Amino acid sequence: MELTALPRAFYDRPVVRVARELIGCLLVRETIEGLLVGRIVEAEAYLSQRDAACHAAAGQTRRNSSMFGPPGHAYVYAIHARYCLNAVTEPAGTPSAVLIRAVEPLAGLSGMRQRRGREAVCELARGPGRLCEAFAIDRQLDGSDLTRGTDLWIAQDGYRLSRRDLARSPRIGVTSAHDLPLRFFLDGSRFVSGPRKLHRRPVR
DNA sequence: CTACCGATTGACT
DNA sequence: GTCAATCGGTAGA
Repeated sequence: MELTALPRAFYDRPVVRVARELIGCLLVRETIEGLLVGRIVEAEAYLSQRDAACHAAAGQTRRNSSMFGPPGHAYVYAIHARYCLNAVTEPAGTPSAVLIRAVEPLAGLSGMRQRRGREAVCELARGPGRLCEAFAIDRQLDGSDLTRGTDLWIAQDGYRLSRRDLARSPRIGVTSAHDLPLRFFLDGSRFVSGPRKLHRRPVR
């Protein structure tokens, strides 16, 4: 498995493009008990200050300051007593990010099972909060550099998904800007979050 | 300091 | 399908 971290240039591009291309990439986490690896099957774009659903829309605070920094760093925030992982995109000063919503677990499943208290592979990293619990991600990793290939990073292996397998829908859970189709996911994947009807491409 | 609130989850009808 | 627990972040007194 090729696990070289994606370069800064990958993240230094329009956030929607990065979100789309992150589907199929590998999320990698170094822990004491070994490497955790999962294939990203669902992600959402948050578009800077013109997007009401983006945490940066109301301006910079201590919580969201990572999003205002350079691309290729993690933005980890707490919500409802969970954590969620984002990859910061676009040049510094453009506070946009991609929320990693779900991965298909590939390696390090025993540690994930232990932290999640669940056996079923589907239940380990389906949803942004579950994913962070399985991968031992918390606010300590906020702002960490995803391009160094230590602690936490994203890699691209030989896997290529066909255009037909990449689906797009409105974002899940947001209370504003419901209409924007900024959620990308692997069509039909069992490892995607949300109700079952959102596991497939919406009919058009 | 108090008073909300949410890019969630899991338990339950 | 519905619903409430959860708690850090934020704003405001």
